[in-house]
Amino acid sequence: MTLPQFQFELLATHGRARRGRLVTAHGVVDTPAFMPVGTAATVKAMFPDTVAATGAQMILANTYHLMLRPGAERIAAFGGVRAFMRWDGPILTDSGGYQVMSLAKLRKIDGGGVTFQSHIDGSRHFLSPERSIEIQHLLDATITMAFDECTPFPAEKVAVAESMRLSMGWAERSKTAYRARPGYGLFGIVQGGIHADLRAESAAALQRIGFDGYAVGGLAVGEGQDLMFATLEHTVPHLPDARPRYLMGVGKPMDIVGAVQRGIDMFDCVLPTRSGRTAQAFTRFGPLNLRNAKHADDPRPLDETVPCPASRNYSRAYLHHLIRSEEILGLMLLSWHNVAFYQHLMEQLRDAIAAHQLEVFAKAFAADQAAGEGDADEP
RNA sequence: GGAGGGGUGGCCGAGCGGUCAAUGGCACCAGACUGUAAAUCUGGCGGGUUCGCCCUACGAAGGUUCAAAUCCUUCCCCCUCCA
Repeated sequence: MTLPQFQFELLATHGRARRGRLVTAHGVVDTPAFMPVGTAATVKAMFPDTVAATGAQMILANTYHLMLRPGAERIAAFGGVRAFMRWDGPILTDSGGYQVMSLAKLRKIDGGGVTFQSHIDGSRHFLSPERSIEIQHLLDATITMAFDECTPFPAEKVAVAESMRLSMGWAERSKTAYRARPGYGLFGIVQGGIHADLRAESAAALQRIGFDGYAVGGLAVGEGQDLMFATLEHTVPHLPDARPRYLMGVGKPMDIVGAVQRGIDMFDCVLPTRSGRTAQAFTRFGPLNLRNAKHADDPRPLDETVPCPASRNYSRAYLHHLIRSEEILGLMLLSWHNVAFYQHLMEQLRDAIAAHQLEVFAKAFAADQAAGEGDADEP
C-alpha cells in the first residue's frame, strides 16, 4: 500500500481566486483553507475533536515552542505531534521563523542560524535550517516550513533585502535537509517586505530550489491592509499556478476575503483563538467585545449564521457573564465560535469561487462586517 | 464602666502639616490583539472647564495655621482587651 502523493488539485478558478484541494498523507484539505493555530500542540481552549467538527482540516504547530517544551525527541517517541495531541488530520509546522522576529530580544542571528534564549527558563537553544527541519521531521509534520526570518516592518529596504537573501540561503539549506516522503510536503517562504522587486527576486529564488508549496511571509506585521493587498498583487503572479499559496499569519476576516480574491489558498492566524480568550467574537456583522456592559441583558446568540453550537445556543448575556466571571467555559465557547466562524467563512468563499459569485459574496460580506458591531438586528 | 485602636473616593487599603483630587489592589467603563513570551496588554475611572484652572471631597461640627486627610477640642459610630 502506498501513501498518496502530496498533491494540489485546482478545481475551479474565478479571477485570481482558486478553489482547490490539497491531498496529503494524513488527509484532504479543501482550499481556500484556514488552519487554526495550535502552537504548543493544542488549539488553545479547544478539544481536537471540536476543532475538527468546525470543519478545520489542518492545523498548525510550532517548532520553536515544541522544541523547548516538551522537546521534539519526546514527541517523536509518541509518534509525532499528531499522535501526541490526537489530531488525526494533516498538520503544518511553522519553522520557528516567526520567533526570529517576535522574540528578537531573546535571540542572536549568525549565518549558521539563530541562538534563542528560552523565554521559559533562559536556557540557550540553537535553531538552524538543518535543526528546524530535523525537528519538524521528529514532529512528523505533514507540511514542513522552510526556516526563515520573518522580516519586521517597518525596515530599511537594504535591511529587508539582506533579511530576504538570508532567508533564501536558509531555504536552500532547508530543502537539502528535508527528507521527502509520499504525501508530505515542504513549503518555501517568500520574503521581501512590501517591495515588488525583492518579492519577485525571492519568488524566483525559491522556485529555482523547488518546493511543494509557496508561502508569503512577512505580512500583517504592521504594514496595514492596503500595503498587504498591494504586496499580494505584485507577489502572487510570480508564484506557480500548480502549487498551493499560503499567506502566513493572516488574518482578520476581511484580510482573508481580500487575499483569497488575490489568489491565496491557505491561511493561519492566532486571532480566532487569541481573541476568543480576550473576549472578542467575530460575527457576520463585525466583531463584538463580550466584556462590554451592553451585552449583559442581550438574549441573542453570537451569530446564527454560523453552524456551531457555540454560535447559536448561548445568549450573549450568558457569554458576557462567563467572561466577566473569568470562567474557563467563556474562553472555550468564544474560541470555539471564532474557529467555527472562520471555517464557515472559508466554506462560503470556496462555494462562491466554485459558483463564480466571489465578488458578490465579498461585497455582501464586507457590507455586513461594516454594518457593525454584530448588532445589525439591534432595535 | 475602664484601657487601647480606628473611621480616607463603589469596596479593600496607603498617606499622617504644603509637592494630595489623594499610592496600590479590586470592581467598574472602554480600547488593542494577524506564521501565540498573550485566560494578555493599554487607557479611563468626583463634578465642571475657555484645559489655565475652578468647585466639592478623607465620619460630623468647631478651632490652630499663610496652608489641614494630616495638629487641637467636642460629638457620633466601629473594633479589641479588661471589668
